[in-house]
Parts: sequence; structure tokens; C-alpha cells
Amino acid sequence: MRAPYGLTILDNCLTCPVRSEHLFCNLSPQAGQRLNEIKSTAVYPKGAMLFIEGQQPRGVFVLCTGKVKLSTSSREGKTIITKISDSGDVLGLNAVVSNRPYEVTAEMMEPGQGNFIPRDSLMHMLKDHPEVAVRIAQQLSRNYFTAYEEIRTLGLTASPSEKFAKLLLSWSTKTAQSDGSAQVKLTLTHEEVAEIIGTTRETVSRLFSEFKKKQLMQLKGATLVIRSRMALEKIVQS
Amino acid sequence: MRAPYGLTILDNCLTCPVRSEHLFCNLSPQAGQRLNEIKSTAVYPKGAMLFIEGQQPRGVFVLCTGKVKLSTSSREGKTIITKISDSGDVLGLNAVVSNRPYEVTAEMMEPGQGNFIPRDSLMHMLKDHPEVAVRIAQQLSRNYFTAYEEIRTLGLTASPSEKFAKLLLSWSTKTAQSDGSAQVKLTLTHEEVAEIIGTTRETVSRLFSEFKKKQLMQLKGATLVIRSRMALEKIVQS
DNA sequence: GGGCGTGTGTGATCTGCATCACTATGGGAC
DNA sequence: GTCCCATAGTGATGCAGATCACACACGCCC
Repeated sequence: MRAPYGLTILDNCLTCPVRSEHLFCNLSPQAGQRLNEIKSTAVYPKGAMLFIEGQQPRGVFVLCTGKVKLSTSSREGKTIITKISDSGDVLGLNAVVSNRPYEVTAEMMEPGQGNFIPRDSLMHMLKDHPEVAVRIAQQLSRNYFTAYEEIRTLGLTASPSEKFAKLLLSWSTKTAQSDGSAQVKLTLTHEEVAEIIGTTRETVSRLFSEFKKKQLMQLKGATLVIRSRMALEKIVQS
Repeated sequence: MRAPYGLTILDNCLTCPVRSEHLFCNLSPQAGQRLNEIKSTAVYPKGAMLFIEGQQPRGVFVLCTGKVKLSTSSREGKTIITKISDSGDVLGLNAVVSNRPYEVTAEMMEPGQGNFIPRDSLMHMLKDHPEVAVRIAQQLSRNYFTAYEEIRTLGLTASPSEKFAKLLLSWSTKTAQSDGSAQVKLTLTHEEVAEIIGTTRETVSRLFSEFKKKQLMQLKGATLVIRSRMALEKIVQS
């Protein structure tokens, strides 16, 4: 099999290494088999748009490898990034289930592989396999919680520095050490960070300086080193 | 049957006048019957809390009559109102399906009746009746869209006046006349409006004056009269 | 009637952040 | 190497809206 962009291709969902607690994992053998039949796999370059806000839903994308930026924009061109998805995430599920236009734009931030499941096939499968319907309901309610977190952050968190601290904390949960330190590979530009926390590029730049001066973090090349998550938590306190 | 708070009691979901396109309506006869068996009805006074943010989910509430304020607060006491629900709405569904704590507080704004469905009963029913699982998934994805609207408003809409105009538009959709005018009964305090659009009481007060001066609306007692929805839409433009 | 509590109107001030306008840096193409 | 473009740092300015501080209006209870 061709492997464009230097990627290794995963061609069978039943043996996929990303399999774990995700939406379509650990289904009954029949459902798993059915899923494997209706999905088609593809590799996308950096910058590829899986779908665009406002389009009619064609189907869902299960991300196997790579990172995807989910964003929404106003008519005047202001953009907010609502989520950075990575492997295992299911994209476009809400639009597909409710048959409303995609509510966000999904753009590959690096080359990666995705499985596409057409809307019709999914909805049919859903009728034949009640277990999948329950799974999807659970996935949707998880999505809803994430959205609510976002609402709380946008509506209740006052200052950019609080939101920035919150972001650093969320980045560092996976790599956190027992002493509260953490290291994260920084792959976003200041502009993108600004679109996540809802501020301007300049303010993010100043936040980086400020947090470095306050010893909350330091930068070693592209690696963000966080001294103490506790200190960040004190800034957040919401 | 006793009718506290001067309310008429609805005691049978199968003959309920609110029945329409809502979540638990137009189910198969068996599912409808089952639903009617597991639900219990209750009447709540103004100010009653159906559930509180952070509590473990006990079950869902189907609102028959009355209005419910859904809100979330930060530790420092800042509150935002995320939705005002009325009859037919299903409350607490997300928490129940994902078995996570309620993400909002639900408070009766006026006396009203609600049906309660315990979590266990609902989850069992969901396994026996796949149609209900699909319905719930669709309801959840609708909720998700509403949440996303909120995110867009909070994240992309800059000024309080835009958000206020947006709010007036949403209030007046149901009563809108063909000439673009509308009348709405105003039941919220300035403080509550402030908690919806994420600003302060004083700013809301000034917005009322400003919009009245600009002939965008006027106040006749507790009735809000909107001259032209078009004019409001020009303010929003996002 | 007086007193109290909740809601409202509106001025005066203060400040955090957007905005504008630069310069600086750094990596890739050639 | 040089050029260029995307990204990043930082000062100066302005302003919208939060905050503070009142005064007033209304309903309700005794």
C-alpha cells in the first residue's frame, strides 16, 4: 500500500493499534465487522479540510493519526478554535446524527490518516445495532460536556491570563510528573493560541513573557517546560 | 388530584397536550406505555431546584408546565444563565446518559409541573427500545448545537449591545409579525439579563435606555415592544 | 402612615486589553 | 550567501465596559 507523506497506513479497524475505549472500539464482532465494511480510509496532507462549517453533513471521520484543528468563524473573519483533536477522535458526529450542517471547520494540522463513514451507512448501522446507538449517545453527551467546559471558560473566566493558565494546565495533564512539573511540545503559533483563548496575538506574546518572568514556565526550543502546575492552578481558581 | 400553586395537573403522558415533536413523543405504543410507567410526576414551587451543578445525576426531568432557569457559576460567585427552558424540554439528559455530574443548576422560575424519570429506569428502557436510544442521540445532538450557538455568541460576539440585540431577536421569534414587529412579556430582571449576555446589571440598564432612545424597542408595563427585527439584525451581523 | 428590601437609573472614575505601528528574528528557497 | 515571508516582541494610544457610589421608585408588611 502506498504511504504518502511518509505515513504508515492502518488499513483494518479490527486490528488498529489506536483501538481502546473509543467510540467504535470493543463493539460486538458483528458490529465491528460491519463498521470495517462501510468505512473507507484516506490520508490527508497538512492543511486539508475534512469538512467546513455550514456544509451539509456527508459523514463522520474517525481520526487514526495526525492532529485536527476545529474552528468556527464569524462573518467579519474573527475565528475561534474550539478544539484540537487527535487520534481516536470522531469528527462530525453531531452534524451527522442531527442532519444539520457541520458546526465547525475541521482542518488537518499535520499529515494524517482518517476513516470516513458515510452518513447513510452509519444511520442504517445504527438501526441494526442498538449498541452503537447507545455508544453514540454517550459520545455525544461527552462532546456536550466538553462544549460546556468551553462555555464556562468563555463566560465565567475573566482575564486572558486565567484562560492562558487553564490552557497550559490542559496541555500538561498527560505529561504531568508527580512533582507538578511537565513538558509539552509546543506546536501552535501565538496566533493560534490567541484563537483558542479568545484574545489577540499581541496579548499572547505578552502572556508568554509575563509567565516566563513569573517563573511559571520556560521555553527550551519548541519544548514548553512547566515548573509547577499548582502555581497555574492558583491563577485559575474558577 | 390536589392542584397546589393553582396549577392544573397533567397525569398521563400518553394524552398530554404538550405532546408534539418532543423527545418522548410519538414513540411506539409499547415504548410510550413503558415511559408512562416509569415516570413520576410532581409539582414544584417557584425557586425549587430540580438539580444542582455538580450533583450526581438522579434522572431526567421532562418539564410539563412552567419555566426553568439553567445556570452555571464560578467559585467566585459569578453566574451565567445558559438557557431558559419551558414546557416540553428535557432537563438533565446529558448528565444521565454520560453518568457525569449535572453540568448546570436547574431552578423553577415560576410554579410548574415536571415528570421525573430515574436514571436506572431510563437506561434500561434504552436497552429494550432502540428507537428511544436514537431519539436520545438526536436530542443530545440538538443540545450540542444549542451549546455551540452559545460558544459562538460568547467567543465571537464582541459587544454587549450585539449580544443584547441577539437576545431580543431570540425572544421575539415566536411572536414576530410579518412587518417585523413583535411583543414579548418581559419576566426577567436586569440582573438576570446581565447573566445571560455576560455583562453587568448597570450595562443592561444602559442598554435598555440606549435601545429605547434608538427606537429599537419600547416598554409598555411588562411588555416589550419591538419595532423592527430588521434593525436589530443589522446590529448583530455576525 | 413609616420602614425595609428589591429592583432600577445614571453619573464619575479607573483599567485592561484591543488596536496600531513598528522592529526583530529565523527558516526556507534559490 | 541574499531575499522573503511568516512569526514574534514591544511601545504608545484610546476606549468600552467594569466598578463604585449614589438616588429613586415600587411593593409589601406591620
